[in-house]
Amino acid sequence: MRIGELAARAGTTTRTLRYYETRGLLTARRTGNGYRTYDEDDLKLLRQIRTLQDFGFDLEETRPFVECLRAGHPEGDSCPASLVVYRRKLAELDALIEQLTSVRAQVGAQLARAEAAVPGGPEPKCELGGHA
Amino acid sequence: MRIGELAARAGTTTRTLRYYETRGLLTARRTGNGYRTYDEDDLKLLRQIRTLQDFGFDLEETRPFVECLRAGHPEGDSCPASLVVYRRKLAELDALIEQLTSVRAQVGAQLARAEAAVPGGPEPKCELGGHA
DNA sequence: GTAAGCCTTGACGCGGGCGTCAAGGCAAGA
DNA sequence: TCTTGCCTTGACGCCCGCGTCAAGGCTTAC
Repeated sequence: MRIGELAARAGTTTRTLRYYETRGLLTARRTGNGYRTYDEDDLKLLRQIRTLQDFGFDLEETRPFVECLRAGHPEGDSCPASLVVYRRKLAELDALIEQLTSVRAQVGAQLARAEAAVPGGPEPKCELGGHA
Repeated sequence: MRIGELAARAGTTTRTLRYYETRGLLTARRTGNGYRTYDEDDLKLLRQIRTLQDFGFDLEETRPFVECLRAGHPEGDSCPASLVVYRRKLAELDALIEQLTSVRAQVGAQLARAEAAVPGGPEPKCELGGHA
């Protein structure tokens, strides 16, 4: 299949596929007239990339998965290098979630404090009877 | 005080302060030779901006706080417009945390599945002088 | 005098993942 | 033949919060 069809089947754009090619992911064969040609394996590979992207992996992080599939493995995460990326991502996610949770608490506290100080502000969902 | 001292006292750079000025936050008086001059109120204002930035607010979102301080209020969040930003940020944080938590679960599941399929994979955290 | 250390404006760079336009080639249908 | 619709490469734009030069002016110390 050609680039337009592949893009459509993967729910992305031709621009994106060409970009991946410049990055060394998703290489393409060429027909006589210079058109890129892809097969079902390329689609699978592309879907692997897109799934990871949706998870927030950046492109470089998808490379081990791509190489794993290229090496003939059944899944992109059938290789140790991919698992390393998974684990690192989990750690990053945990750290980020923790940080955001902390920020959320601080902003929430600021809001509560400020609402208590602004006359028309409190917008009470209940009687916040403090420990005063 | 001049820009270098203000930057140092706020733990930032002169470049950042000039950037804030182009954005309309943190305006400065000028001395005869064209140097920017700031006072303690400017420092307070700048610290307000920095605190919010640390929380992940983007610059535009700090504007209501800045204007609130400029209007003479004791705190940047002493105005309804600031509270609106707080509330919106809380909603964004909640949505983001929820999404990240979902992604974390999915990635964790993928890792577990892949580890079970890869022979040498599980990689138990033994021998690494852990918390055992 | 001159060197050091502050200040000024202007302008380009960066990172990431593309969007979007430009200018043109190839294939197929009416 | 001409139009339509795909394809090609190249290159600039965008977002955001600055970093990092460049080229020069002011002030103070020696």
